[in-house]
Amino acid sequence: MASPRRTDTAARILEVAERLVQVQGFNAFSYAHIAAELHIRKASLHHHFPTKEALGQALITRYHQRFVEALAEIRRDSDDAPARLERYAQLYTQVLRKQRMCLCGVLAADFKTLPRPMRDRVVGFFKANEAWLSSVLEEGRRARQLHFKGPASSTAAFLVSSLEGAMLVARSYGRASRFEAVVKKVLGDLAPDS
Amino acid sequence: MASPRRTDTAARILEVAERLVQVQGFNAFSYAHIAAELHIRKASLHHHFPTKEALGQALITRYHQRFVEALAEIRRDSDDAPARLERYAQLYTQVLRKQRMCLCGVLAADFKTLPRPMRDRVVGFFKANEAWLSSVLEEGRRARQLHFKGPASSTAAFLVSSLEGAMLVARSYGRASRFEAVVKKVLGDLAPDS
DNA sequence: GTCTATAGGCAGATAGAC
DNA sequence: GTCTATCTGCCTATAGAC
Repeated sequence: MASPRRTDTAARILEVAERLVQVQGFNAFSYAHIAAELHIRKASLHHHFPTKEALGQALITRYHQRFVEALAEIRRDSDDAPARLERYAQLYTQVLRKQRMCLCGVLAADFKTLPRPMRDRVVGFFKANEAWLSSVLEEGRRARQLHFKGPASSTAAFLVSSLEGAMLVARSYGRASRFEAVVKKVLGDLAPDS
Repeated sequence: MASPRRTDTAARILEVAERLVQVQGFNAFSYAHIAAELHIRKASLHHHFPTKEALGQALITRYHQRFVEALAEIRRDSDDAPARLERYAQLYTQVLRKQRMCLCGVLAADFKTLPRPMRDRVVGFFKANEAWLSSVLEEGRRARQLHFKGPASSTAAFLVSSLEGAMLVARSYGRASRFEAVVKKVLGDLAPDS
């Protein structure tokens, strides 16, 4: 390892900041909170991310990339559509279990207070999710594993909406089982037999 | 009118504050914003609502009451279940058309930063919605106008989740039609014939 | 019930030493 | 790359005059 942990600090900042945003929202967390957790000064944070907006953009980009990788992995590992949807929902469940919201779901609530570049990235995340879901849904329908009417994109939009909303409400109730019940119903309606 | 507008200022404060929270979230709006819009000083606001927390509680209570009244009106005016659900969804649509989120939906995103009394009221709002929906769903099923499996409360929880999520995402897209498409799908699945 | 004035704290951000 | 020190501005909230 020639240059070992050059970006190590930046990575740790993103890790902590991501959690803080997911739990508290973009406007409720601060550089001071991150600094306290990492035992460094606020000024040091600005060396890695000059503005809060820049940090916000980096957070979404990273979150998006990780999600895309997870979706690709699901495509590789699972070969039937119902299983793929099941694992897709599990990505959300894992987040909720940590008492967090989807990063972009929580940013959607803060949407009107976000600078344009962050807004565009939030919408980009949703679009990527819907594009992936659309192709999975279409394939599943062709294989007669999934049943739904109309364009796959409509059902994909419905799925993203419902899962984001179910997360939001379930976290307020403090019951992850609420989320899982919604998942069971939604996926059950798509694949009545599985 | 003997004592004409004694609570007039308080009402106007609530009106402005409600919109600000719905658009920006609880942590992004401030007494200064309200004061500027109403052309009074920040200090005057504290006479009506001593703390931001007190204002927050009043906002949810008022929102909840108005919603309950609207639900009672729907029950009176519509006599079949599909029509009632249709009008229920329209309550959300009216909010979204103003580029706002459901007050309690947006507070659910801020949930972990809210004081206990506000949290309880947010959950109380969701519970009231689900209770009303449960009875409408159950009646509709008995009358063979609606079709769904399992307890009505599960479908009610699903409906609240999906509508809240659809609002959240649709507002980010800036397309209210996205919300309406989800409503059409969800209600269509419940009442295939209507 | 509204005002002026102000307190005390935290926000995001910068300059410059080391 | 991290630090100390500091700036400016906004936040919620209070005291007390009118």
